[in-house]
Amino acid sequence: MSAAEPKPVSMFDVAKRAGVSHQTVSRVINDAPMVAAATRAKVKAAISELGYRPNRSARTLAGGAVRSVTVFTFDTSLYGTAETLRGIEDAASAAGFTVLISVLDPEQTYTEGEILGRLSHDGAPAIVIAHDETTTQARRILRKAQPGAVVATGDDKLRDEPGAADWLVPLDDRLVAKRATRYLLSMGHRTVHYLAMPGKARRQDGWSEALLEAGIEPPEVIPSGWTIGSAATAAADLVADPEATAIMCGNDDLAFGVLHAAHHAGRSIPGDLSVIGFDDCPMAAYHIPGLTTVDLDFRGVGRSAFELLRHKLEGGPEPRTSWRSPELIVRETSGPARPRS
Amino acid sequence: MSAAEPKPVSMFDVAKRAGVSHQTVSRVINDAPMVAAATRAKVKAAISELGYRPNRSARTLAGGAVRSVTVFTFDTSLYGTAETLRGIEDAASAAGFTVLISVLDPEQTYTEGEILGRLSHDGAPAIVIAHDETTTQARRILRKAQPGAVVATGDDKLRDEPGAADWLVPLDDRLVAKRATRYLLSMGHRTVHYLAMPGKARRQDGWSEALLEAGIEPPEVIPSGWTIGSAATAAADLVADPEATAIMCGNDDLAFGVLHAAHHAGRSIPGDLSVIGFDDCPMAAYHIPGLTTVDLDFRGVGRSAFELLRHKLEGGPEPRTSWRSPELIVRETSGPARPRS
DNA sequence: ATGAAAGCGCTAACAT
DNA sequence: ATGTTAGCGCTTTCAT
Repeated sequence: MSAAEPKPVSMFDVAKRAGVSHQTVSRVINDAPMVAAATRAKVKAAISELGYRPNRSARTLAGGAVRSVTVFTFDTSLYGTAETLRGIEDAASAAGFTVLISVLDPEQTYTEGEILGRLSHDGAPAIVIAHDETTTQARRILRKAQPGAVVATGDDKLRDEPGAADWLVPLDDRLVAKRATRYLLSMGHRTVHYLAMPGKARRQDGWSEALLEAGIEPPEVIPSGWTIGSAATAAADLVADPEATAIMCGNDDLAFGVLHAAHHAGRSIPGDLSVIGFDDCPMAAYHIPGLTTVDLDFRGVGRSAFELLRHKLEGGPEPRTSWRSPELIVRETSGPARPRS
Repeated sequence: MSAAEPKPVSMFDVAKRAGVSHQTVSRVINDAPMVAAATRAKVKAAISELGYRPNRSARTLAGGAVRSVTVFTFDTSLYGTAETLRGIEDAASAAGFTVLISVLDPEQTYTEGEILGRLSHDGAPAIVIAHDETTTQARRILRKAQPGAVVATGDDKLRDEPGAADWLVPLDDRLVAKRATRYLLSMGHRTVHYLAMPGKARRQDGWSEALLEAGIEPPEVIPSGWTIGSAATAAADLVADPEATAIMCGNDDLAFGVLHAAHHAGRSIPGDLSVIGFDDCPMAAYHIPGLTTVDLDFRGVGRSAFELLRHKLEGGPEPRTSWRSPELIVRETSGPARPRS
C-alpha cells in the first residue's frame, strides 16, 4: 500500500549517539537545569544530526506536563468562533501547545461520556467557546469533571455562576449593547428592536436595560438562526413595518440579513431604518452602506483564554486581561429617526 | 491550586470489576471478534458503571490504529479554509477521529523539523489545506517524510506533481473559471481583468485560457492580498478606468473589496462594471447587489480529503469523489457590457 | 475464547 | 551532574 516508513528515532538513539543516558536527553529537551553545558551541546548535536522529535503521546502518557488544549466549539465557520479559535491557536502554538478541536452539533445533546470521551485523556486541558446551549452544557460537564483544566469564553450570563472569574474570559458586551441602544434612542428613535441569535446573550440584557431606563417597554425579541438567510426571513415582517425605525442585531451576519430584507421591502437605510450589528467583521466596513456595529476583540479573548488556562495548569503570575474592550463603531447604517409625518 | 482530581479509571479497573483480564477489555472496546457475548456484556456493563474512557495517548503509544488527523492550514478564518476544515471535522468525528489543527503563518518559512514537530508523533496522519506557498511547502515536507499518511486539498497546480491522484483532492476550478470568463466575453466585454489572491491559483489559468482562445491577450493580473481591504486598494486604479468593464476576482471577499472600490469611484454595477467572485460564501447571495460567483463545495472537499486519508490508512475500497463540481451562479453584479459611446 | 508477557517512548523518583 | 529503575495505559504477540 504505502511505502515503508523508517522507524522513528527515539530518545535512546539520541542517547547512544551522544554517549549519555536517555534521561539526560530528556533533561535537555525539557530545559531542565543540572546539565553541563558541554553535555547539553553534545546532546543537541545528536538530536539535530538524527532529526529526533519527541513523541507527544509518550510524553503525555508518562505524565509530563500536558502540552495540548482541546477546544470545544459549535461552529468553526462563524466569524466570532473562527476568530476566537484563531486567538487560541496563536497563543497556544507560541507556547508550544498543540490544539485539538472538537466541534459540537447544536442540534444534538451529548452525554457526559461523549463530551469527556473527546478529550485525549482524562483531565486533558480544554477551552470551551460557549455561545449556545450545547456548548454551555459541555462547559458544565467539563468544569465539573476537571475544574482545574478548563476555561471558557462566552457571554451567556456565565458570570452569574459561582467563581466564574477563575475560569471565564467574558466578552463583556452588555455595556456596549446598552450604549448602542442609548445612541439609537438619542437619534430620536422611539424604540429599538432586537433580532436575537439562538440562546440568550448578554448583549440582549444591555439592550433591554437601556430601554427600561429610558422608560420604554422593550418590544418582543425577534428570534433568528445563525445564518444571514435566517435573519432575512426572521426580519421580513419587522422591516415591512414603518413603525420600526431601529433594529439591533445579535451579530453582523444577522445585520446583513436584515439589511437585505429591508432593501427588498423598499426601505431606505438609514433614512427609514437604522440597523446595527455586533462583531465588526471585515465585511462590516466594506459593506455598502458601511455597517454600524460593535468591535469585539474575539482574537484577544481567545488569546486570553489560553493564557488563563495555562495559568491554571502551570501556576505563575495571574495573567492580565489583554483584549480590547468592545466599542461602538458608527458607520452608515444608522442615523437620526426620520421626523414623524 | 486546583481541586485534586480523582485518578482516572483504567482498563485494569474495568477488568477487575468484570472479572476478566485487561486484554479482554481491550478486545471489547476494539470490537475484536473472539469474545463471548456474555463476557462482552459483562465488560460493557463494567465500563459504563465505572465511566471508563480509553486513554488515547496510551493507545497511540502502544501502536494501535491511529485515530487522529492533524490539519495544516494557513488561516482558519478565511471562508474557504474554514469550510474545508469543517468538512474534515464532520467526517473525522463521524469516524471517531480526533482533529488537531496546526496553523501556519504565511509570512514565515518553516524548517522540516518545525513542520514534522507539529505532529503528535512521527508518521501521524495529516491533511494539508494548501492554498499558498507556506502550506504548499509543508505539504512537500510531509509527503516526503510520510507519504502513506498525508493527503492535501488545493488548486495550485498540485495536479502536475507525479502521482498526485493518490493524495490530492483537487478543487477543480480551472474549468469554471474558463466558463465564467467566456460568459463575461459573451456579454460583450472586450476583455476580462483578473484580481488575484496571493499565489497562483488554477482559476487564473482558466481565465487566461478563455481569453487566449478568444484571441485576446490577457491583461496584466492585479495582485491582491487576502483581505477585503487589500482588494479594495489593489483595484482602486483599475475600477477608475472606464475601459475596464469586467473583473474576475480570486474569491468573494476580494470581489466585495472591488465592489466597494467601484462604488467609491462612482461606477455603477453592473452597468459600468461586471464583477464576479469565487466561493459563493453565504454573503454572496445577500449582498446588494447579489454577487455573481462560483459555487465551490469546500465542505465536500474537506470530507473527501478525510475519506481519502482514511483509505490510505486503513485500506478498503477506493472512496469515490463526493463533492459538487463548481458551478457559475449568475446574480446581479454581472451583465452586458454597456455599448461603447 | 481467554490470559500472560512484552514493550511502545517517555518522565519521575531515586540513586550515585 | 548523570545514570538507573519504574511505571504511565494500552495493543501487540504468543500461550493456553
